[in-house]
Amino acid sequence: MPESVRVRFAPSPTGHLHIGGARTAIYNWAFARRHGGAFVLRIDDTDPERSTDENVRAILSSLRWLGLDWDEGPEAGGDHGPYFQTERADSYRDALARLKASDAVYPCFCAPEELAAKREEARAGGGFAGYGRTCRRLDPAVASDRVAAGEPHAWRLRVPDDRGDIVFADAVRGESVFRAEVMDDFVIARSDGTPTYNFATVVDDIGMEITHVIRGDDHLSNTPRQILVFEALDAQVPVFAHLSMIWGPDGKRLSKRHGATSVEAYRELGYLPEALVNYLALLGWSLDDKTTVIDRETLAAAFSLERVSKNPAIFDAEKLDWLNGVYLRELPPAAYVDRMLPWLVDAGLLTAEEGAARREWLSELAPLVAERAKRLDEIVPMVAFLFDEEVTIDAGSRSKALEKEGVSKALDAAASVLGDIGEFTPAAIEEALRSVPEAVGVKPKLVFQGVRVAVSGSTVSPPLFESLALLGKERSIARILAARRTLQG
RNA sequence: GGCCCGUUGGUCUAGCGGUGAGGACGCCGCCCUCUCAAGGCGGAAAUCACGGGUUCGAAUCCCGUACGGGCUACCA
Repeated sequence: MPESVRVRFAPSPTGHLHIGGARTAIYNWAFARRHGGAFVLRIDDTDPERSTDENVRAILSSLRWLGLDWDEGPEAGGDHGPYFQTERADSYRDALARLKASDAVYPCFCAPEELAAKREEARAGGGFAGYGRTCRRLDPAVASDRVAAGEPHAWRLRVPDDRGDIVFADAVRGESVFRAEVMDDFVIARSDGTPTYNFATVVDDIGMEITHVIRGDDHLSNTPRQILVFEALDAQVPVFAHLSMIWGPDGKRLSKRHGATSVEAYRELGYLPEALVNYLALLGWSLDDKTTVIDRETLAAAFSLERVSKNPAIFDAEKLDWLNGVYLRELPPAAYVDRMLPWLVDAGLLTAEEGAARREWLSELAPLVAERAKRLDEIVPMVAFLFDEEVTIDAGSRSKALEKEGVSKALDAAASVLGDIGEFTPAAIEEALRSVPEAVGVKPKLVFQGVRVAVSGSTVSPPLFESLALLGKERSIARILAARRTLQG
């Protein structure tokens, strides 16, 4: 049996969790779950300028919200810590020492500005613009003297002369080949002693015993370099799987210009985490030829890298909306109330205490809006009339539904029949109101729309009879009469 | 410039040598109906980027071209 699967998600806390990062996390999580392996969370916080604790907290919170539980990492612990790169300096130092001992690296004294100039020149001339290996040709004794003398130097990996092309089987893209001659001796440790990304990542992946590296394909070109580091460190090279990018509607890399890009932003827009996970999972992966609604459990049971597509995907907010609606409609009333209540409270429709006290009433309201709202934020305007003291009727609705022949009569009659009802249930209300059209000689639609506008303030509302029942007998009748009073005749 | 990657309806995708190129979102129409939704039914929408091969047969295999993208740092 193969060793157990270990994957990692390694965000850099230079911002909140991005949609693209979230998808990478989802795939890693699903892959680990599918194989009964470990999902490790590591924080790549080596950029002190841009990394913040606030961002770390936000990322953890977004991952939790998405339901992506990690087995090892911040706040979870584990045998392979620490899980912050800034706390792993010792292991980078040890790894570098080993490479020095095995002569796999050499010091480079070239000035960065000088190298940049040469690079420009080479590029303009049209050719290989990598490091010219100047310091590799230095006499080892001379080089170590200069190091001993304290001359500033970086450490470069000595690409073995006999290393042929670097070939690896990417789990989503298939066999990938990088020519040996374009591999320059890249820097693994800066002159200030800190490790570069390509070095730190590999040392961590070795230390954390990562078996599969699933990440964005912006790292594809880094892979051969990293493979050389694995080899220099005499470690087992993991399986790589590179995911294509997520684009905005214009085919450009998804960015602020396209609107919401962070998981947090989608949460605030009224999306359900299960819908976002489902949508993102489908953006580059498919279960089969027809399934689009896939819950987290199914994903965890069926995810496979073989079915990840190679081409970049454009983020389609409309499909996300639709999926969100699907999940919203699937919620049982009690769960729906849990999701909806914070939005109602935020909108000032009621307090959290009132919400708790009126759970039963809210559970009756839930199914009425459940099939109408695609996002949680859409619920607020839909139900506000049930909470407001009185309704304001806009001019359009007024002229469309109230200022019509016979409506004043219909409202009088409606108020009257509703007043006669004993138990104010939807069924009783329906029975009463259905008698009105014939009684006053007005078309049913006109009667119902008149009552709807009188009570809700709009020609569009949740189902009428249920709405009236939720509003209550007194308030329903009061609103009908109030509207009636504004009409002639 | 160099290296690498990608290309199936507007969008996400299925397809892995022989299909009427399947599904989903969106769009249009009809039905249901107290409005709006939801739901049901039906429809329009793909010269499978283009050009060459290989093959009896190619969206599927090979080679070019075009377009798009990534990397090319002592950033991650």
